[in-house]
Parts: sequence; structure tokens; C-alpha cells
Amino acid sequence: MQNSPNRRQDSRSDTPKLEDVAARAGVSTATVSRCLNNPAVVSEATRKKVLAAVQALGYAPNFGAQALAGRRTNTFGAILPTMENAIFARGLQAFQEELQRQGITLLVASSSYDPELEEQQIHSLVARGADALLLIGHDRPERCYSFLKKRQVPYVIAWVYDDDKDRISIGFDNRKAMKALTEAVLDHGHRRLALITAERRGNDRARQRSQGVTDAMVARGLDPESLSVIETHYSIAHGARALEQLMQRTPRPTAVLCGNDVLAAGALTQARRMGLDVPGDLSITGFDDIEIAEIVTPGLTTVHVPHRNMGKGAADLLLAMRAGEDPGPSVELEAVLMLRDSLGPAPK
Amino acid sequence: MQNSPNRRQDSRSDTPKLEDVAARAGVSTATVSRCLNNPAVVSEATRKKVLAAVQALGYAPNFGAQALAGRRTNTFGAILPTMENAIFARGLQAFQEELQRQGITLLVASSSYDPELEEQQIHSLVARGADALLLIGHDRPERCYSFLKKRQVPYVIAWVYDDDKDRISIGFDNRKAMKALTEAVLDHGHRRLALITAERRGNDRARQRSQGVTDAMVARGLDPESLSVIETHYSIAHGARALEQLMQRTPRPTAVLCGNDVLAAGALTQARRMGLDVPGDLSITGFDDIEIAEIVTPGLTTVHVPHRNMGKGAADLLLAMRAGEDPGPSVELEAVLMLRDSLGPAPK
DNA sequence: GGTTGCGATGCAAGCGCTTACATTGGGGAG
DNA sequence: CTCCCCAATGTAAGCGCTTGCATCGCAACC
Repeated sequence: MQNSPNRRQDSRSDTPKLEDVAARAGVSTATVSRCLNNPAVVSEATRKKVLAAVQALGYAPNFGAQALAGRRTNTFGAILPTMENAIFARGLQAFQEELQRQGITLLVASSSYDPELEEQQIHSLVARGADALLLIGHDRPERCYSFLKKRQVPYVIAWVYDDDKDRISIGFDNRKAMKALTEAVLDHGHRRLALITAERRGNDRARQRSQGVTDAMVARGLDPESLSVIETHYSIAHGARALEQLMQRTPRPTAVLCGNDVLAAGALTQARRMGLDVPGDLSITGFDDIEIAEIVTPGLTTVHVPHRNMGKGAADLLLAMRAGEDPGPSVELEAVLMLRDSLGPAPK
Repeated sequence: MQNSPNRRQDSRSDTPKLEDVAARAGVSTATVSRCLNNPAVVSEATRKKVLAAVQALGYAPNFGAQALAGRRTNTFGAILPTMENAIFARGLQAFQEELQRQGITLLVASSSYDPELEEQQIHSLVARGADALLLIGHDRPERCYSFLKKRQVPYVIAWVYDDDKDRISIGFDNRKAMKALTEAVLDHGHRRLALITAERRGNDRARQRSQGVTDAMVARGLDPESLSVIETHYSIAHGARALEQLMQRTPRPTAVLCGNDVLAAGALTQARRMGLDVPGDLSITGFDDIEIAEIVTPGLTTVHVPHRNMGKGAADLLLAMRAGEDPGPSVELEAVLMLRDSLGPAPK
């Protein structure tokens, strides 16, 4: 119906280009480009002229052109299982801050704990030119790794630590940490334990935490078969429902270990709703030590995870890899026990 | 030390290009391009050949090249004040889902409620080629709007509704909603009210909600000066601290209105900590109706905000604008009162 | 049988940048 | 005073895709 169709259209858009800057500064486009990307090789005087012109024109490089010509986007990608709760928020924030410091933009995608979706996101981020990728955990089809290798996109696996894999990872030992927490629970005299875990399929962190629990039980001579387990989604509501179910089983557990703080918060709420005293009647523990763990009543005994260090460390590794440097071996960080009031002695 | 330097390097990278697909399918690159972007104009037979070649080669278009040649990135941007809590999460999710359906990728940035940072993010997203932008609230320097206009980047303002602005917005009337909530509180017999609000500078939603409270008071013949106000950051911890301070003032309020659910959750926790009975001794209300509002004990009386409809609606508006169509006028959605147990009759 | 019209395709010109390579001009060494 | 070297700059060839325009057949029509 109208004259011309869509798009930022008509004549030359108002956006200045490198050429305009060059003309105004009386130099070639090459010099302007260098001045912006590698100032060291340009003389002081020229640099000043150019920067003035950039200012005056309000020039900003065209992303597409830059990506095309430079074969690099200065964009890193991160694929998280979820953004619905704060589990990955702090780590991601630190990752982001470090990248920003290096002039790199972060592209975030969330896979909703769905392996297929995650694979799709990997492709999508690579297609959008991500120079490097942050991935959570090892569990994904081998073809994802070969794809990244073929495309020569560096990546790092975070939130876990494994030196036995040939992929480089940065994180902590989920199994060991959960074992330590479980031992603390056992030290309080608890013998009837329960575990509320996230779905373990496709989630190596959940699996390892779960194994940590049985490790501790075995180490103390308890039958791991006696562990009452519920596998559910990560959410407050699911945590609550899980606790409700657990408390209907016989024998009733005296301590409920949760795969993360969100589940624990739900369990705690539900316990209160059921008139149970925590930790008098029942002890509850979490994992992650996110903000909510301090806020709830009683304070949640949990495992403090090195969120920020993982984020920053992952950024550093990826930057090194992109630069073609040797990133060194995988990095193990400490996860430390946070003892708060939700864990108490086993009831008589 | 090594041979060649960095980058996805050496010889031709393994990534197939349009040309390769064209060669394999025995057609020109133009045809392949059309086949991918505008299948309708290509014959059935050719399309099949081309798609087969695409499959076989695992071809994916190069983002930079596409952006450069097409002058469009199929990327929309969203700048939120925060991602630390769930306030915007549901709306963003809906926005994202709708865009994905249209083959558009979402770029998210968070401004931490900092106007300067927000301005920077606007520039950054535009520089990265965002075809359109989702912004929260009206409060920002005029130059942001003129910049977007000059660059011809369509945008929509969400989480608020104003038909008096010439910018198009989609949301609800914050002032009216808060007025209604306050009236409900007054209906319960409360006369000594307090308000915990987010910083109102640069945050029109907070300002309007605050005005809604005084509107209601004035309408009922109360002196708005009697409203006890604390302005603080959005966080559970700050909400708790604010309540603590409020309860030290004289006269003590019998009802505390919070600018959002996060503050309210903090206030609720603190009240419990101080041994106050909610709603027996004190009523507390929130705003937003995020998940936490249902979970806390007692359930939080709050205002349910049309998160998902705002997100989806914003996506539709932006898509229309990008296509050069008339998006129509601003959209007003309903925000409805959610009465739960945290609001009770005023103590005698 | 010669036109005409139109759907399907090919041709080739960019899109705005980066960078290998060529060029230039001084300063220092001989 | 030359010559050489190197720092500073310019030249121009793409990067991989989209799209306006030209071309080509072929069916329908006179």
C-alpha cells in the first residue's frame, strides 16, 4: 500500500561510518580502524584527531561489519540450566563483570534443564558468532563437543571439577562437598535421612551430590538403601510438595538433605505449614548458599559454593583460550560448609 | 612461541558458506538465500535440492554477514532494571517466547536501576544491531529517546501505562493499582500507614505507586503527611532493615505497604524475627505477585501484575513497528488485587 | 507461429569493516 | 651527504550475505 517497504530505510541512514570519520579526520579508514582497535600503533597526534572526529560524529562501529571483517564478535555466550532462581545469578554476574572489563559482551541463554534445548542453544550462540562458550556441567551428547571442536569455539565447563575429563572445567567437587555436609548431619546423630534431589538425568551435579550422600552413609556403616529419595524439579513449590510426601513415608526421616537451597526453602516452608519444628522435629539442609538461605527462619545449613570465583575464573580461562594461549589445567575451588540453625541434633 | 597466532585460523575454516551450498545444489547463491529467507518465491523442486544441500553440509548462515547485508539482525534487546529477583522474570520469559516464535533472538541487559548504565546499555544494544528495544518505565534522559529516534530503532515502554506520552507503552496504571490496594487496607480499619518504597528518583513506577498511596489517603480524608515512608533498595535484606526502622518510629504503623513483593518478604521475615504477629499486630502488603508472595507465611496480600501479557504484548508491538506497520495506541492492562492473609483488621 | 506476461533464476553490486602489503618520510649511522 | 631502517600511514582486497535488476523459458493468447 505504501511507498517503500520496511526497514531503517530511505536514503543513507543517519549512522556515520568509518569512512565519514576518516574524511573528517583527514586520514584513511585503515588508520581510524587501527586507532580504535590497536591505538598503540598510531601516533599521538593522529589519534587525537581521529578521536575528536569520532566524538563529533557520534560514531559507533557497525557490529555486523566488524564481525564479518574481523572474524570475531567480542561476544561470549553462556548457557545456564535456569534463570528462574538465583542459583547461577551470582556466578553469572561475576562472569559478566570480568568480560565487560575486557570489552566483551555476554549473550545468555537458558536451557530449562532440557538437553535438546541446550543443544539448540549451543548452535544458536555459535551461529550468532559467540567467540567462546560457558557451559554448566558435563552431561550432554558427545556431538555437542565435536561440534564445538569442529567450529573451533573454545568453551569451559563450570560448576563442576573433574581432572579426569579432557575438557577443561572450573568448579568444585560436588560429591565431596555433599559428603562433607552429610557427615555433619550424621554427626548430629541423625540416622534416618532423606534426600530431595533435582532430576539426575542429564544433570551431573545432582547425581554427584546424590552420590556424596551415599558415600557418607557407607563410610559410616549405614545402609544407603535406607535413604529415602524424592526426585523433583527445582522450585520452591516442588520442594514443599516433596517434603510433604517424605513425611508420609515410614519411618519418617529426621533429617532432609536438599539438592539445593531453593528446594530446601520450599521444604522449610512446608515443614512450618505442617507444624513441624525445625530443627527440633526435623533438620533440613540446602546447597549453594544463595541469599534466601540466610533469610529464611531458621537459617539454612548449606554448602557455600564459590559462585563469584567460578564466574571470574571461567572468564579468564576463556579469554586465554580465545587468545590462543594455554589456559592450563582445570581449576578446583573450595566449597565450604555453612552451619546454620536448620540443622540440629536428632530428636530422641 | 608457536607457529600462527590466534583466531579460528589456518586455511579455510570448516564452516560451509552460502556458496558451498549453492554449488552443491547446483544453483546460484541468490537462490539459496531466497530459499532460506523467502521460500515462497522459489519453486518446490529447487527448494528441496537446496534444503538437502543445507542439511548435508550442516550450513548455518554467518551472522555478521547476514546483518551487514540485510541491515537487520533479527535481534531485539531488552533492558531491565534488575535481574536479581523475579520481578521481571515472568514478563521477560513471555517476551522471549513470543520473539522466539518469530525467529528473533533476545539480547538482555540489566541496568541495576542506574540511569547512566541504562543509557550505556541502550547504546550498546543498538551498536550490536538490535532491531528494536524493550524499555521499562519512562524515566530517562530525553537524549535517549532522540538517539533511538535518530537511529530509527523502534522501542516500547513496558510496566507502565500512560496515554499522555507520545511514546507507546504497554502496562498498567501503577498509581491506580496502588490506590486500590491502599483503599483495601484502609477498609480494614488501618489509619497509621507506612510505606517502604524503592528509590523514586529515576523510577516512575515507584513514584506512581507512592502517589497511589497518598491518593487513597486523601480520598479518605487522611493527612498524607502522616504516612511514614522509607526509601530503600529492592532486596529482601533492605526490606527487613526498613521494617525494623519503621517499628522504632512513633506512632508505630499498623500496616506497612511495600513497593514490591521482595521488600514485603523482607519485612515479613523481620516482623517474625521481632516477634510480631502478622496480621494480628501488623499488616503487610506487597506488589507484583511473584512466586514468593504465595510461599511466605502468611500469604502476601499484593497486586497481581499482568506479567505475561505485558511481555507478549510488547513483543507484538515491536514486531509490528519493525515491519513498518502502525502498532496502534498504547495498551492498558489490568492489575488486580490479591487479598491474602498478610492483611487483616487493624489491631484495637 | 509470434507475442506477451510472468514465475523462477542468475548476475553482480554493495553492506562497513579489518588487515596484509605497499608506500612514505625522517632520523641516525657511516 | 647517503643509505638504511623503521614507524606511521595509505591502498585495496576481501569477509559472506542480500537484493535490485536482467535474463530466461514457457504457457497462454491472438
